[in-house]
Amino acid sequence: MSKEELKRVSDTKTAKLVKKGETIFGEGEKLNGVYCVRDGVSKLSKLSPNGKDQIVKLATKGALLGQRSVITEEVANLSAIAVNDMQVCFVPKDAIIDSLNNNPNFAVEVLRHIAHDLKEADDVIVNMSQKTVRQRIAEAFIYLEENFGTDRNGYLALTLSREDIANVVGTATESAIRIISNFKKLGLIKTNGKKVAIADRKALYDVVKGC
Amino acid sequence: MSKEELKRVSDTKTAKLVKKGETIFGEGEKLNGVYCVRDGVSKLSKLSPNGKDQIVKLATKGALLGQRSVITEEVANLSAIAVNDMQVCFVPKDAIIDSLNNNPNFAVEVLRHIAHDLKEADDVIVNMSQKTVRQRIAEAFIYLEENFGTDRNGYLALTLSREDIANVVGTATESAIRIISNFKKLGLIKTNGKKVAIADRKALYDVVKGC
DNA sequence: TTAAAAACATGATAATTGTCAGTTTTCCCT
DNA sequence: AGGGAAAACTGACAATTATCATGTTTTTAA
Repeated sequence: MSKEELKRVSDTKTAKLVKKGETIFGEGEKLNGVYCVRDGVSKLSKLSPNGKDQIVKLATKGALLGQRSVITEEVANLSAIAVNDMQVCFVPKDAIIDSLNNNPNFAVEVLRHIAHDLKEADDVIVNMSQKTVRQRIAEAFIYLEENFGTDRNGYLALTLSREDIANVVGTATESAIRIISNFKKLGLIKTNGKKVAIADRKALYDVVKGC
Repeated sequence: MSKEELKRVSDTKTAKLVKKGETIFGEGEKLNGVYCVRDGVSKLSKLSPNGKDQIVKLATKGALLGQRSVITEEVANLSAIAVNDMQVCFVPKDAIIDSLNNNPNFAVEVLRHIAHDLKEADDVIVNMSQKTVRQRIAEAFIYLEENFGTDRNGYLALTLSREDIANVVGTATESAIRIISNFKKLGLIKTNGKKVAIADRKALYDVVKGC
């Protein structure tokens, strides 16, 4: 099965609706397939021993959830939870494993994809350890705009709770709130309820760079 | 070419000596092959915009350096620098690409390997963002013991400079030194020059867990 | 619609970590 | 072996971030 075939297979499946806040799979769960995101956004997070969730990445349309665990035949390392209403479809493990073993193109495509994910993860490690919370929050807004876009009024298309933002950048919710308020006060962003719009992109970049 | 064949090919190559401190390849460099570690340890690091190096991982015997970049045909994302004297051999890019395209087993083996690296990277992200510097340093010593072992006197077989330890856990060198001194004072470790031995494993685990 | 729950917000304070400015020790090199 | 450089160390202080306490607003669900 090639990637295209896999896509075709998944396209024939009726997508399942996953409501905001629902868990697709949990950390430590044995997966018997991969979930393909048709619509909506999922957070992939891990509970750290101190009881806080760290969001490792956000997955959107086209992403495959649980792919890594199925490949290594391990239990899920992360939880996948819907950030908003989602449509996902399920591709059973056997179909994946079969394709991997029988279709070199498929294996190489998946390999390239995972290799790219690994690069991104390495970059996140550097960001997490070398940037301040303030820099990371500024970067998070830029990331959200670049990857999920904005609505017609300029607000980030993906609205995260303050707690989720804190869990993305790895800080306390209160700290995130304070910094967001401060960005607003400085005119770097504007807010409408929990919706956020970037108001001064250049100044926000300066924060990321530590100016 | 199967993994075994690749191993055979690389075995026929005369390993090149890389001295402690020498660079195998630098961030941003175009790689025309992969370096296989025969002996010694390499640090894989990335310079963050603030001018500090973050060590993303340590690679030892059997590891392939630059593998990820060759697969995605991108420029190197990390620098590889010898932590002690090393022996490495070089496998040209073409051999890798050929095998990937023609031998499904090889592609799947590499895929599994990279998938495992990705899991580890995700775990590092969680550690970096949710643990204190103190916890991370305690964890680093345990990691070093588990992965590189000890000499006959119980000292960690891999000796890192204080600066390298700081760069592994993502903190200032002075902070690392202070915490290491404190561990010594509390009897969690003993030191002999820059060599470190774990003296109270249980207490060190308690530090990691935040007790 | 309204009560309860969750999310947001802010202040006060403590804890952690970074920075700067030195001194001492160790390591190398010729 | 001796001189110079790098690494290790220490103190004082500043900056960042976490924690706790509490009040307000928004969301959710019966």
